[in-house]
Amino acid sequence: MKARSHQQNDQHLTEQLGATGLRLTPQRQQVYDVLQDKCDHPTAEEVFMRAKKAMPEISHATVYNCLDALVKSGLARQVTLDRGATRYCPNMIEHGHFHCDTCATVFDVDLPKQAMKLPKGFKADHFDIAIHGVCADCAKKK
Amino acid sequence: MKARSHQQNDQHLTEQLGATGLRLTPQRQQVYDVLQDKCDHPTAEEVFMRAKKAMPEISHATVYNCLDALVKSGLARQVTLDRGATRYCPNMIEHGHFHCDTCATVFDVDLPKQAMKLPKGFKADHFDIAIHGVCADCAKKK
DNA sequence: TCAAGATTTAGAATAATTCTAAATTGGGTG
DNA sequence: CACCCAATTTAGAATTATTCTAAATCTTGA
Repeated sequence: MKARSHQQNDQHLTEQLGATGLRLTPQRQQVYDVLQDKCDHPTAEEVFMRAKKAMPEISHATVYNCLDALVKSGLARQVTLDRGATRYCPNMIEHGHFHCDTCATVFDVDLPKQAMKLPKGFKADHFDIAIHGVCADCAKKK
Repeated sequence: MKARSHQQNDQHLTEQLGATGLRLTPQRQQVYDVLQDKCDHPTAEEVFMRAKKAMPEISHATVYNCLDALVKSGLARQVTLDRGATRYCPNMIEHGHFHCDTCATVFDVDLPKQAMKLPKGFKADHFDIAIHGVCADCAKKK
C-alpha cells in the first residue's frame, strides 16, 4: 500500500471530515492512524487498546465516536463478518473480505466488477461482500 | 415461495440435521417454523419472542443453540448487516440482502451469477452480500 | 473575550451473546 | 421394558459489545 505522508493525511482527513460537518480532532487522527498502521481489520476494542498506547486518556466511547465519524466521512469501512464485534478497515478501494474459518484472518479480495442487479427503484449506496472459507496457507496445512 | 408440507418438512429437517450429527427436537422444529412462518429476517431475540408464543417454556439459550444448529446444518443463514443483532433467514437459495437505510427493511435480492475471483489456493465455503441503500418505496416518498 | 456548539471523558446502562451446572429427553442395548 | 449414555434444554449468571449520560473541555466565530 502506498503510504501517504502525515501532512497529506491531515489534509485528507480534514477535508473528508469537513464535508460531513465534522472536525479533525487529535483523537480522530489517532484512531485513523491506528487503522492505517496495521490494516488487520481490528475490532473497536482492539482499536481502543492500540490508541491508548499513544493517547492513554482516550476513552472507550470516544473510540466508538471516532470510528463512526470516520465511517460517516468515508475514511473507513465497517466490516461485520459474524456474530460478535464489528471490525474496521481503512482500505476504501472497492473490495470484499475473505474470512478464513481456520485461522480467522481477514483478507481483502477483489470484488466482481459486475454490478449487482437490483429491483426497479432500489438505489444502492454501498455494499459489503463477506466470503467465508479457508485461506491458501490453511488449506495447505490440512 | 412454495410451501413445504409439514411432514416433508420434518423429514427434510431430520435429514439435514442428521447429516451434521444433530437431532430434530421440538425446539429446533419450532425455531425453524418461526423462520419459515415469516421470512422477515428476525433477530435471535425476535425468534425467541415468537417461539415463546407456541412454546412458552423455551429458553433464550435454546433459541441461540437451535439457530446455530440450523445454520450448521444448512437450514438457515446468518445475516449480519450492521453493528447490532444478527438476523436469520431460511431462504437457502443463493441470494444477497438489501438493507433499506430509510425503513430498515431487509429484502432478498439476486446475486450476480459470476463467481468471486479469489487468490490462488483460497477456497470459498459460502459468501454473504449485504447491500445498503434505499428501497423503491422509500425512494419514492422523498 | 464570550457564547454556542462540538467533542471528549468516565462510568453507568443496555443489548447481545455465551457460559454453567443441573435437569430432562431420547435412543439403543441387554 | 428398564437402564445407561449422550445430546439437549433450562434458568440464570456472566461476559462482551455497544450506547447513553451528564459534566468538563475545547474550538470557532462574533
